[in-house]
Amino acid sequence: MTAAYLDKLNDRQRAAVEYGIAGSAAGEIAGPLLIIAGAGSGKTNTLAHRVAHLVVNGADPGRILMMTFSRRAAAEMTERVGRICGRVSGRDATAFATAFAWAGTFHAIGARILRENAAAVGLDPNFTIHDREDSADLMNLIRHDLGLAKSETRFPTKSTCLAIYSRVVNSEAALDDVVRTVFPWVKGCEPRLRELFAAYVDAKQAQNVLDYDDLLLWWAQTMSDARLATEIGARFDHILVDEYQDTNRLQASILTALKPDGRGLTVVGDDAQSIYSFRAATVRNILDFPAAFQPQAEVVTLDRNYRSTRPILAAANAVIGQAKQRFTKSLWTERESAERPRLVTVGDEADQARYVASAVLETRETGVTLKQQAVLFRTSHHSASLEVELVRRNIPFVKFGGLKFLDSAHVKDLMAALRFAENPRDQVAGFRVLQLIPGIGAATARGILDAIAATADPVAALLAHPAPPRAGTDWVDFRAAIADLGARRLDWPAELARLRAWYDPHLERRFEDDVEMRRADLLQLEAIAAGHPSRSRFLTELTLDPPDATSGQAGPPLLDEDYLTLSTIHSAKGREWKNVFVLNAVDGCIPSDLGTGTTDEIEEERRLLYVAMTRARDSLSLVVPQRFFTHGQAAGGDRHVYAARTRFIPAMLLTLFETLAWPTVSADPGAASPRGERRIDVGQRMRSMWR
DNA sequence: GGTATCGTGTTTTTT
DNA sequence: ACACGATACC
Repeated sequence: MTAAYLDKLNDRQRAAVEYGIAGSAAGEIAGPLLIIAGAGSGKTNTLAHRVAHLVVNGADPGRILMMTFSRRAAAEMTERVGRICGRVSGRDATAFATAFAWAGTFHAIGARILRENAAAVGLDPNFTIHDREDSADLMNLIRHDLGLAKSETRFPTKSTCLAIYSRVVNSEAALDDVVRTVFPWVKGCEPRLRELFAAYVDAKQAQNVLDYDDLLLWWAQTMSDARLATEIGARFDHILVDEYQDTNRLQASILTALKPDGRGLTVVGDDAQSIYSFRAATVRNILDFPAAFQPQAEVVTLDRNYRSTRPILAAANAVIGQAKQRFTKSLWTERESAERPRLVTVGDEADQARYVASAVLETRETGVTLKQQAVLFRTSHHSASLEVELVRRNIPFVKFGGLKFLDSAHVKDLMAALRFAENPRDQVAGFRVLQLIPGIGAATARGILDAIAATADPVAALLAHPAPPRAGTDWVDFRAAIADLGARRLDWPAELARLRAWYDPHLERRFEDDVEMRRADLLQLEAIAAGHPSRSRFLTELTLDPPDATSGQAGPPLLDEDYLTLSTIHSAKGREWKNVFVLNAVDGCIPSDLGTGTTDEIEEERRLLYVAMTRARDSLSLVVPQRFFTHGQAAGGDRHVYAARTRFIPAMLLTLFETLAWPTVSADPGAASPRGERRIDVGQRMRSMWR
């Protein structure tokens, strides 16, 4: 007897779903399972079915842990699991969303486990979490304390320091090795870096803050205590990890500590899509997984692609086929099509933007909505000209990756104030907030922070602190706000409203030009806050899961509104669209000219192009601009460089593509060149000013 | 010690 | 183009 929901799966998928469940004695937990799943092979679907199948066979959803590296993948997984469980059980999918209490990124799960076990590891459970920029700021404060910021010493910048620190932590490697292999240009700084990192760790502990890496590091350390490890591991009967090729050594350590014998462990991944080695992700995790357990893990390979047409897959396979080493075999499909992927040559980035906008609209005319189309690019700023063009043509879009809502100065100000209220020992937050007050600069701010840090009750110390001579009534207002929040006189979302009222005059002073837009942003922040149960949860969830899409319109697009997706290739992983454009398929962009130092880096860039190409279902266009206007010159400047087609598509692969130039050259040699085309109708604008 | 201004270096992708 | 550091002046 088989369950109907399994019938739609192919044999391999079904083997993965049923492994260790069908026919096993009740309550018996299966040994470890590795699913090698190529792009578009139904990976997440298979994982979701496995979870549903576990639940149908008696597993407790509250004792299933689902983790991934990225937030996007986590959201996707939770949503799919809920839907399939709903369908299988005939109940409402939303009921399952709450039943699966343990699903999210490694970092989010880590934060939760650490908050619950804080006392046992000597952590204050009210710790706040620093995002990348906060961490860099703290690193910078310490760099100054240690006198490393003097220019004659030529010490790496704060973000480089943080990157090195992070790399050491995540790869579980020695500082010297990391510097030698990943940051060779800072050679010689190791002793001072070591000193800096030691002070950085001290500062974090004194201030009761954790950075992103700490969420994993403290968790891993917690698991080194045998009793705690057993206790935490025993909370979960099953642990499933998606995008396993993106995990790093530290995450693998956590996993094996949770389930030393691998029983109940399922991991899914594809080494051909490993694109996070800059985050210390290592393909070795997935390759070494089977042999890490005794008995070894079962391995199931999914290589049938259900997403792309045969010509698209042929081109993608050819690109990845040029890789130096490859572990999974080529994907195959039964989706026939006569349409080869396009390789479109355009004049420059402006032409590229115009071509994509036109092609998107043309495709839309054939019945493919904007939502079924996407534009992918290597780095966030590659889409700048396109964004301008889309706004000009009134095409709604949502951009993933790149600058976020939370990165804008006014939002950071208010968030810093809130974080300071939550954790007055957080010096990065305090430093920022205090300097908002006119008359308080870096030196005064540090003085105040140092003074209150030394006391048992920092809030009381702050309230009792003598007013800085030049701060005037602004100091009184600030103290009143802190007093209100410190005493917890207000309910949760009202606390943010209180701070916003305090901040408003500072907002007006700081951003005279565009106060209204920014004020609207803060109102939106307050709306988001209302959706979170408490101040602490809001702060944690927002740093670990910030709203990551910035929309082309003022507000977030309505759910039923049609919009085009713009995304970095990294953020596009795991997603698919009918029609996909890849911008700047040019050497220097893909591969990025910053990522061509070592063979490994080039190989990762190749996989990146492979990931981009395999997002497409029916139609794929790679755009190759011939000229780039160099940055750092006045608008309209003419300095430019000529670019060559990406090295990942050498001449011998061209037969797999349809090559064309845009705009199509007119037969009439006297016709206007594309650069002579009228871009804006000034006359029309002049006329319309008066009617 | 705070603030305005000038000069210089500048690595992308995400939690 | 921009952020950050250094310098000059209040």
